[in-house]
Amino acid sequence: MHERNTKIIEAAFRMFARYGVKRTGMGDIAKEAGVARQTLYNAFSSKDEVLSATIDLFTERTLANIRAALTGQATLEDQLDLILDHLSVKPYDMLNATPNAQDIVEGFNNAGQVAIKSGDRQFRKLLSGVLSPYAAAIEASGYTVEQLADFVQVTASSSKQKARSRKHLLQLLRTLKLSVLVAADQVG
Amino acid sequence: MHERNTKIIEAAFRMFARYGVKRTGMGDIAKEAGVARQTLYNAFSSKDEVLSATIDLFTERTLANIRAALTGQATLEDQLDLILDHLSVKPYDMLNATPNAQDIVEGFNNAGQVAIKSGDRQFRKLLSGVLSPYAAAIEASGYTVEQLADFVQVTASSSKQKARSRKHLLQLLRTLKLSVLVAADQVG
DNA sequence: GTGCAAATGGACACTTTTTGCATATTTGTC
DNA sequence: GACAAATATGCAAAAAGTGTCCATTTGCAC
Repeated sequence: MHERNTKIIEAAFRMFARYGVKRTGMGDIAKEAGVARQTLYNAFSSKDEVLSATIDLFTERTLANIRAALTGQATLEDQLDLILDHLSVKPYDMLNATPNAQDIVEGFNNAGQVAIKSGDRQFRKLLSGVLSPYAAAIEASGYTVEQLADFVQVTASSSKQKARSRKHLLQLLRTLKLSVLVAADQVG
Repeated sequence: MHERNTKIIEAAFRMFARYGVKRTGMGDIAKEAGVARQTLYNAFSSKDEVLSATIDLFTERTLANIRAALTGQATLEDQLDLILDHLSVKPYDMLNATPNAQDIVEGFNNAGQVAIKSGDRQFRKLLSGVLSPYAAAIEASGYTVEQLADFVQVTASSSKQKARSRKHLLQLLRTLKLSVLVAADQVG
């Protein structure tokens, strides 16, 4: 990835977070990136592409953060704590740090949804890897590993949107974690 | 003032504070107020009028707050502390509580400027009233009461925009206050 | 119920903004 | 100087916002 593109995406990220996607124009992004509008179009052919790239970068970084933090976490519970924190709590906090939490998403169109779905797939894959050592117990519980990974990804993702408060989110995630530990027969 | 209008103006205020005037549309305001767009136009004939009314309401409330707090403040210094706090520090804090401090003002047009000037006049009048008991000393210093009131209003207003930090603002206002106390021969 | 005023939703013409692109010029690097 | 990237400028098409008109619905007084 070009350094220039990264700079642009990070500028876009800041603007999206501040005003929401709908209220942010290509001119705004270019200005924030300290770059001519035309340079922006040299790098990305449309606003949709900027949005996709922004989501992709965010996904990549979140995945990298999770992978980095995951090394050295021995127990499944610790691993889950970490993943759910990065996947749900941190995004929740970041969104709610802006006054316009929900506005950010209001401009998500097809391109944005596709990028998000791609990220979701990657998260599920990572989760499957984490759960696979416990495949025997999980399958004995009646799931497949993929089903459980899917459940965790979907639930963690939707929880951060539906939670009525930060406390509520943490409670939802605790419950989610417990249900995984039970399925994997790892209840402490 | 109709209750409906107040509701609309308060909604407009929130939106202006959040996104800035330029990025806020009549539809946004109507939605935030929980009212049909047409109802908005029944109440105000244009966005300019909404902006003016919003500034006016803010001015009124600030004045009312100052007047309410002013009763019982004996010394000129206490009165000035209070006035400068409401006139400069509180607006500063409010603006800087949003991530888009300067964006709010970027959409101020003629209508907005007129409303602000009207507010400035009212503040000067109030300041004249506060200073008038010390007219003798002030005039002995070579000012008129009105000149000094004007100076305080202009300085307090511009300080909150030009201050490089909150600390800096407070320092500027301390200096301003002292200069008034000196002129009024009320240095403790 | 009827009557009346306010609120609403929809459609509309108009204006402004934004988009995406094409093209010419400038800048920086080798 | 040569070449690529960045920029400035101009433009048509699309989108969004503004302000208005009008028909319908809602709410409230009588």
